[in-house]
Amino acid sequence: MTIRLVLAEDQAMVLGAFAQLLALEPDLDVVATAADGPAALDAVRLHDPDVLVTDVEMPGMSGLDVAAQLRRDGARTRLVIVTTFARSGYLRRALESGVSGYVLKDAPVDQLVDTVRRVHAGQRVVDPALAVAAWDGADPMTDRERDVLRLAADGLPNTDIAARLHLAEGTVRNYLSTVITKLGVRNRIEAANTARDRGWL
Amino acid sequence: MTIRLVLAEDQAMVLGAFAQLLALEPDLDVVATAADGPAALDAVRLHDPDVLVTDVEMPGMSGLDVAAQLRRDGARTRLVIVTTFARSGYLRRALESGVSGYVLKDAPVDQLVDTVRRVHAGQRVVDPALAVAAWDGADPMTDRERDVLRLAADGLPNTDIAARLHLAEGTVRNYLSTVITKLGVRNRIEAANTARDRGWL
DNA sequence: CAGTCGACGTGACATCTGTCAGATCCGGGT
DNA sequence: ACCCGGATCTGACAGATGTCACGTCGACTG
Repeated sequence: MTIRLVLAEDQAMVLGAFAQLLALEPDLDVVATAADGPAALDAVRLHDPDVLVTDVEMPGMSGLDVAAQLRRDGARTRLVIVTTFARSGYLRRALESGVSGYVLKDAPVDQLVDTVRRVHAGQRVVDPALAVAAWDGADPMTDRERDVLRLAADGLPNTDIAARLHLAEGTVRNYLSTVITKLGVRNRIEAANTARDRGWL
Repeated sequence: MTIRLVLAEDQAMVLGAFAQLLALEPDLDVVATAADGPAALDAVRLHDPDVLVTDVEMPGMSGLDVAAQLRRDGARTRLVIVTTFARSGYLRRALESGVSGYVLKDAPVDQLVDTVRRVHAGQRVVDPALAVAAWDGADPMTDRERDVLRLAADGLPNTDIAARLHLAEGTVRNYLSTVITKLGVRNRIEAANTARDRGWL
């Protein structure tokens, strides 16, 4: 019995390479590919595949957003996330969204095929290199603090952040101050950089 | 006559996929693969291939550094750069380093194979999507301005930037002000973001 | 040679940012 | 009912950031 796949990845060349690679396996059938999050959702709804293999970083809608949406839809399709960096924040959010497999692009290609098969068989598969580092660094920020930092990372001045979130300017300054303290850095820029590095944004 | 290739790319899974893909072509022979810049250099020196296909972003030594070094070595191997983003700064530096081919990961897979063949035949091949955007947006920053912005982007306060570059603090502020004006943004954070987006950092 | 232009460098001033010391609200425990 | 901790929110103050007017130097031009 063949495993029916949908593949989502924003870089066309990588998407094509993965698709051809997986299609070479006799028990795998790539029924559709998608170049962004919304297209992946559509493809899954249309084809109802056994497994969706998706990248995290994609324009418009991230792989994690797709996962959360499919969970809300009650789709039976199992999810495998393929991503570039070993960010614990991503893994945590992925697991919370009911993702079954989590593979790094740093891993050898065989591992992708292997993971697809095991996930289809009902197992949960997380790259071991990642599983260890997953919980050592939990995000210390509150939701509000993260909201503020996200806007600050885009370069918005406090006044604009305050307006956008319906806060007083002093409040924004205070949230950023708290974040800076929690992350042990010196200013909003370092805060944004380290939070990004750890997948907390 | 087969074309002998070396392939360099830091993400093992993508490297593997590309390698298998290229190996499927009857006229291409992948003689070695490398996971970083120095390994790519060694592989080229050892195997003396017809073409080196390399990523730009790699740990240790970027694909552009490899290109420059091979040029200094006087190697006969032709270079094809494969990269993620359409950054005009990268292309300019690549062409200055004597690179023969420049392909985007956003392009379809066939284009990679095609480019390798045409480069081997002696042609220069630049992704058309990139060639147009290459010179329209030239980096308006001076070297000194870029130095300052780079440090500011890491989150260093003006005092530290001044100390690092042996400048007065006022000078640092002035450079950043100039950069902010040139890029048409509001503060150092937006400046860093847009400069990064355009490959000027 | 005088004039111009751009890169580089600087200090004074106004604005923005980070810190601090609180206030309010809500849920859990005693 | 009471206290406690944490998340949310705020204004006053000190220090960092951005703007401006300015001076120097080297290269290029008429």
